[in-house]
Amino acid sequence: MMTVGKRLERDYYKRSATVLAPDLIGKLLCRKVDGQVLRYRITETECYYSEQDTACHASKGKTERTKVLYMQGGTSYVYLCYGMHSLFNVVTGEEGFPEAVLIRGVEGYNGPGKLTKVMKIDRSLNEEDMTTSDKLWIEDDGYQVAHRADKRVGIDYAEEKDREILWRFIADDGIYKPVK
DNA sequence: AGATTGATAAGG
DNA sequence: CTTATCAATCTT
Repeated sequence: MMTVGKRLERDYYKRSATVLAPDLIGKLLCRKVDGQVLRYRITETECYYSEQDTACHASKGKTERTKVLYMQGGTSYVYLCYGMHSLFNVVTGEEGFPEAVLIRGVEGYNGPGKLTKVMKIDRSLNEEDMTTSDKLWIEDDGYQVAHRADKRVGIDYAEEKDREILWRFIADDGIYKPVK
């Protein structure tokens, strides 16, 4: 039986992605579709922070695609990767500064492209305000999950200094299996 | 290790 | 317009 929590408010999202990424582990990602609310506990996240982070989409500046990263915290960023996978991010921090948290896994589904498929998240949900949206939001039910940090994956194009940062956070229950 | 897949951004 | 690139996943 999945619990129901309290919706995260603007003040929560206004903090830095470096703080939010580990904190979002254990929170409930909520999606209302066809009148039914799906709730999945977040098990894995990655932090993308500033134009100086060469792994971050905003590292090449503001474009039509990345402008959402500069919006205020609490906004969703959904984009298509490899022509087939919708990836879901939570924009964080203050308006004007690009930072976001990629949701890489939820309980039972590991992989950023899988959770969006099961939760029916696609690019139509880009730029949703998750503090007011009735389609997509995050709740906190007080559940605490121990987690560990690791290097980010899938960012071979980034500079080495950015590939080395421990900006990936994984719940200890470890549903996610690193690719070996 | 290779195929898939299409939006995105940069270049002519 | 053309081309290369990609926060992945699946099958071999």
